[in-house]
Amino acid sequence: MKYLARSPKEVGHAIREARKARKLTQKDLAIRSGVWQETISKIENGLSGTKLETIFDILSALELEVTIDNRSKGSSTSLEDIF
Amino acid sequence: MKYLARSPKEVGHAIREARKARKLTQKDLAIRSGVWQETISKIENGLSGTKLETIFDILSALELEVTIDNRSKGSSTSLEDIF
DNA sequence: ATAATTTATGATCCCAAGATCATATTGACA
DNA sequence: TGTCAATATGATCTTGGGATCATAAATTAT
Repeated sequence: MKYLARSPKEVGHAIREARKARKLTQKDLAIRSGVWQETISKIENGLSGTKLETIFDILSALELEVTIDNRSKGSSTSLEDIF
Repeated sequence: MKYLARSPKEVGHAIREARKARKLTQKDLAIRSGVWQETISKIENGLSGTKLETIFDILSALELEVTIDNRSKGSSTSLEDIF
């Protein structure tokens, strides 16, 4: 599955989905990522802003990668239109 | 352009590239994103871990989006092989 | 329903991120 | 080369993230 994340909260959601898809408990993920289970819980529920570093630790443990790309075209005015 | 980011440092790099591609100064980006120029400088140079929130503020100002996906196949052992 | 596992919460401590201001360094360019 | 814009660095202060431990609540299994 592929997740488009527009906010830290959505990143947390993606993490939860991916973790479940891999049938890992928060504890399992905690061990594999070096991030505490309590912290993972908070991140998955969007209860904490998070450090990027921590997110990468988790994503890496889930074998997920991050792609940064231009916002999918369509709708609204782009920077090019403005400048 | 599309950036694969494996670490906070690479995110910073992607941000710098995208900012330049849009011909914006750090100051411009600071104004548009609400993040301080000094902070942007540090992030672009990987001199600071960063909060996810801040990253999204910046990416959003650059009209970039984040996709989280399974690590591109190939090489190494996957979780499925292990469990 | 009860026991066991998983997830959520709550508190404390430490440390680092970011705001903010000042200034140094670098880069463009007339 | 001297000036102006852009970027980097450095210090202080505040706030919040995450480690850590304890435990509550919810979920799953028996």
